[in-house]
Amino acid sequence: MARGSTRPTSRDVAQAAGVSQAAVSLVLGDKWRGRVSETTAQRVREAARDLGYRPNLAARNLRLGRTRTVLLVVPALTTEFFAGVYTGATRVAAEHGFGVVLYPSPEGIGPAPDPFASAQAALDGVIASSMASDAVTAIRGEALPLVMLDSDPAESLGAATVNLDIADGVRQAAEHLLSLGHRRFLHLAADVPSWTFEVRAQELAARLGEVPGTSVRTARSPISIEGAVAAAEAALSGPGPRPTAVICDDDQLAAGTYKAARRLGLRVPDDLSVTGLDDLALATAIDPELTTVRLDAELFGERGMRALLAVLEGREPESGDIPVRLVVRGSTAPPGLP
Amino acid sequence: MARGSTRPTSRDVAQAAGVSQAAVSLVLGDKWRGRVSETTAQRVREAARDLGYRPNLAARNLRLGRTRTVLLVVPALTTEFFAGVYTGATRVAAEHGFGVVLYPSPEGIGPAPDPFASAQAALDGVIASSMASDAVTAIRGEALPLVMLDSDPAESLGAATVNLDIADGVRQAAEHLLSLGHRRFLHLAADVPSWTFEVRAQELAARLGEVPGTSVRTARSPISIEGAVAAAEAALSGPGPRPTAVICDDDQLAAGTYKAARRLGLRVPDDLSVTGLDDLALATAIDPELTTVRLDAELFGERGMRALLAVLEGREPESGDIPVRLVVRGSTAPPGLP
DNA sequence: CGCCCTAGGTTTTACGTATAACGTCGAGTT
DNA sequence: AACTCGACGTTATACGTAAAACCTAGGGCG
Repeated sequence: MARGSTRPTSRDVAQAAGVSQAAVSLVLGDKWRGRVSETTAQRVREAARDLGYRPNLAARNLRLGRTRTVLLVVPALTTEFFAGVYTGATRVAAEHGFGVVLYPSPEGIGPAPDPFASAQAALDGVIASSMASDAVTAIRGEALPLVMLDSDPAESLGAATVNLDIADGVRQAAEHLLSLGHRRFLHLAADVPSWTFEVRAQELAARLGEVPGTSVRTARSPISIEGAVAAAEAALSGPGPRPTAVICDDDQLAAGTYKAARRLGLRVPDDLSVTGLDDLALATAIDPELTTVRLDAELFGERGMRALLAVLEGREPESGDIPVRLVVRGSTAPPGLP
Repeated sequence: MARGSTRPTSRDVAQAAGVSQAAVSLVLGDKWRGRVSETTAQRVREAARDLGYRPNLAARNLRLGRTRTVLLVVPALTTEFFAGVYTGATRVAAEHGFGVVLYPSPEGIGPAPDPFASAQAALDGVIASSMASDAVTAIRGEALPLVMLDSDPAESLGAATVNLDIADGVRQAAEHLLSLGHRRFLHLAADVPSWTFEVRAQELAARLGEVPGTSVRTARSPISIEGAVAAAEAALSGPGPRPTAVICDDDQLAAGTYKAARRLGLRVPDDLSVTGLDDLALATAIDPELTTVRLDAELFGERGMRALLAVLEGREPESGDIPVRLVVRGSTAPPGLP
């Protein structure tokens, strides 16, 4: 209270408690067993509370040479999925005294501003989605501990990876549609260069290639409902026999497919089966409810954070992909007669 | 490169360029006009680039006593709305060399962990949504510059406020439905104690109270599609004449109302008109497309950040609510015959 | 010629914390 | 009685940066 309204420092606390600044640091840092008497420790804690003392993070970070802060790089935050990843990562981080700073890679074209400059924080490590490719290359330069999300394990040299078992999800969706009797497919693919989407296409080609008599058409769309409407409408009204089932790279594309079908006078699922991937809130809001592959975004974020903590502590990160599960709802049914 | 892999400091740059550490600081801080020769400055910049020098943020923050980092407190990040607010705030922040750290107030019950401890960052200021009420009270204790989003101007003592003109939005929705001929309303309200929702109820009561022959029933629901289905179904199948129009506190509640209507065999908009509020991607994904009040989340975030910057610089924040606009789509129509 | 001014730097200091290194004093040991 | 040793602290230092205060040499000027 003496001069101005500047925040109290550990020295102020020391003076109030009648001890040295070092003693305050020891007590508040919980390193005083056998170094400070219980009564003195008590006095220090009271003084700290009375003054409303909070340690200066900048000073602590400087002293310790670490910040307990990590950067989470995501492609954009406009959808629940990465919001969930952030939530999961933050939860685990908080349990270990870490904070998470977000860097949403700007969606538009144009060079991304420096992720580190704009994060405006000193960092101990980075978790990055492979979808934010431009930011990731910038990150590689800095020799920071790095965990990649949904990235090709073969290409993530040095960095640890945490992946959802997307391939299995796609396999489940394909299996489900095949068993219903579908043979003519449309793959509505996301128009984004990322391993997580390449895997979908590969797996689909692999599984359907094994079944004689199947055909698969591919269309590309930006990841948005509006974009998907146009792409799906074009693909479904193209020449040749119409596909009876559409496998979408994510739920937003599936929602767009619903609208395209409505415009073309097709009913879901009677005339057209549709599957999605993500299981956003959207999936149960639309009619009929969407058959989709459920991804546990929060678990994804948790595992990402755990992996980074392991790297920071020199341990080996937990390995193994995160399982996913097809949730069958009303958007899939046996095909009508050709 | 000398010892270990520790990051180069300004002193390393100084040595490489053959100058003092102070000169490096002056050059890189762009404060050297008339203090250092152009040729020397050039040498310093080259050395910094060659070594891959990045200033230590912790040290800078300690020295300057500020961090150019602000905290954004939101109720949760699961929906696009606050993702948009974050995006807008971040954009403006980046233009001014600021970073934004997010604190998503835990949704569940239970006391929120200390927002400041878990943010793990030294802060210059805070922007907080009034919906994260528990976190906000914690923040009030710290004498940090504060901007409140969608908060009662009468009660935000000291803090600057930035509000959407929600009252006007509700008025537009009511006006639209009245002009279509509706007289029996259901207000599906969010079960969250926040000024932004109180305002909706007040405005609705005020406007409909002026029109003789109108009636309005109120139901409360948690903010989620699933929760809204139950609340809307109960309210719509209650005793007395059925409302012909439902005004929902947000788009998710509207989506739930669609599902409730389907279960009750009611068609939207023929048997039931529905309006939302937010204009999420969801609004155009459902069938029929939702008539809703469009809120510009990114602009909201931008204005919030601008207000905080004004406070930090001792200026007066821009005043005036952010206008909103009713977007009429397919979910509203004249009521059928009683 | 003596003086000041300016360009072009350098030396020094402070920010607040954590911790290593260093007392000091009384009780117990030999 | 000299010595050790543990309990209870204190003093001193470093982290990397920004910037105030200081230095020095040469040129212009009265």
